[in-house]
Amino acid sequence: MSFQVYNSLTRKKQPFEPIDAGQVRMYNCGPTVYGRAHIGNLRSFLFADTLRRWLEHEGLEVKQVMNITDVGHITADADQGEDKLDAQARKEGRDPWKISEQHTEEFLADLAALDFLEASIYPRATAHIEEMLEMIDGLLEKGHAYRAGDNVYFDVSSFAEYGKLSGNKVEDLAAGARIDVLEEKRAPADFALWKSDPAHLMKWESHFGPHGFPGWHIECSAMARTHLGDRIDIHTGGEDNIFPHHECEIAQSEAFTGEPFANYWMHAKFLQVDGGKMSKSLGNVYTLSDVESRGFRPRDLRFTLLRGHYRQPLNFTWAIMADSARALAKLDDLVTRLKRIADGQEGAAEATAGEDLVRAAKQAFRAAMNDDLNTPPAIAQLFGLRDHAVQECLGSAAAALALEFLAGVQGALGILDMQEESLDQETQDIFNERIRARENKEWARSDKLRDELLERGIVVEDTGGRTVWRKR
RNA sequence: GGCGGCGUAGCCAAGUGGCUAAGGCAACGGAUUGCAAAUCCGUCAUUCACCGGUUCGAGUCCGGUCGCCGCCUCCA
Repeated sequence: MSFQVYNSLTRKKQPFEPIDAGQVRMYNCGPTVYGRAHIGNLRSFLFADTLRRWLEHEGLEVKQVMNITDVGHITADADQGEDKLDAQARKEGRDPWKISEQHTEEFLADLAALDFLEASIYPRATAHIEEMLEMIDGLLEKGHAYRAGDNVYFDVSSFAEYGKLSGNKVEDLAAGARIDVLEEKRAPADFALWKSDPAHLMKWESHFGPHGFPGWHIECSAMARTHLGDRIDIHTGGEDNIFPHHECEIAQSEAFTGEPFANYWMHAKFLQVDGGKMSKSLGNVYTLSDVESRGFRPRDLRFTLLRGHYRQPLNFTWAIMADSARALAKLDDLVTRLKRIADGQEGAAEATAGEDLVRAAKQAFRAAMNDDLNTPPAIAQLFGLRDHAVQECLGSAAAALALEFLAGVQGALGILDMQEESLDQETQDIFNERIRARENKEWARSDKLRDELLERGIVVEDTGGRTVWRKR
């Protein structure tokens, strides 16, 4: 059973085989830090996190690089282009370095709140200016780039494979260009490697001039090469990155090294909100803060985003978030039940009863994940397992096996709550007191204690002859 | 205009030529319960946007129509 991934480059699913056996070099296109990440950004990064988790689940060692673009993307075509960071800095009247620093911290905090595994490194574009210049010089030497004053452009005509990722043809691009072509460019499709502008806020002195800054695409090529080498296994991003960003990265990197850049390109589809696109004018560009202020946990968002396949458009609504929270409660219940069964408190009499059911669920889960990270049917297996637990089909040994399986699921998806929870002594005393009150049928007193516990965030349930508690 | 994706029950979402179309939520009926909450049992798509075609057989392949989404130098 091998891991099949959909490769945007070949437009089909193929078995994943790393360049070096047992090791994966993965580059995730990260955020441009001029504002707070929204749930659409988070979907794309969650896909990268899931991919990394699954590769590790399958026993591979992953070096994961997620870049932080902290210098603006200026579009290639001069003054009509907008540098997001530069623009934001002017708008706020603040230092762009401060802005990027603030949003970088915010971004990493969002990832942590959502239980993302920490990447091996989060390189900053501004810390790789030298490496970018090195590549630009190399491209000039090899005739893949040319200077126009203090600017440097990549010569698309020098790279025959330009368009192999996106399927675009250079001729069609020229015809569809929305922005007037700069005189100094030799061809409309050529893109900037290095630009110069005295008015720019973030700029670097180089042999191209005193007021330079990098083009949009070169930072990823340089950072990937610096941290992962000339050839990498996987490069990810949102579907919008396919063109021009990734197409240009391929051109730069492969023209520079003369070798294939990334073997697998994987892209996440855009998240939709209320059946349509997210847009500022509709006011539906939500962030993790919005999610939390509506009373949802980061975990609810994580689950919602994993309920759809990463390559399908996913529709986000607040109703679905509520739906997810309820579904997660069922999975929490599964964990609790399995623990009780494993302890012999309930379940089938024979310890090994249902082991085959657990093994089948585990295998189906793995098969789904191995099919290009098909998380929806993988998650469905958990509910199937829950049915078996509820119907008392599982014995203590089977439950222990199931818990082991769920630990693996947690490693891969990060949506479960496996924590061993306990009450502090005071709360435990109130809880015990309530049980005594109920035994004595002191209903008023019992209800008062129940309210007290609720204030402490503990929900009490009198179920099936025993009283149990859970958080929230 | 060029290129690509999608349209499955009230909502979300699997399924990519072949047994009775996964799973979740909601809804409805019942059980249980001091109350409450939770839980449990059951019901819930003769049909896959629409129209044609290929095939012994199609949600799955082909053509057309309608709708939504994305890219074509801001975007995850």
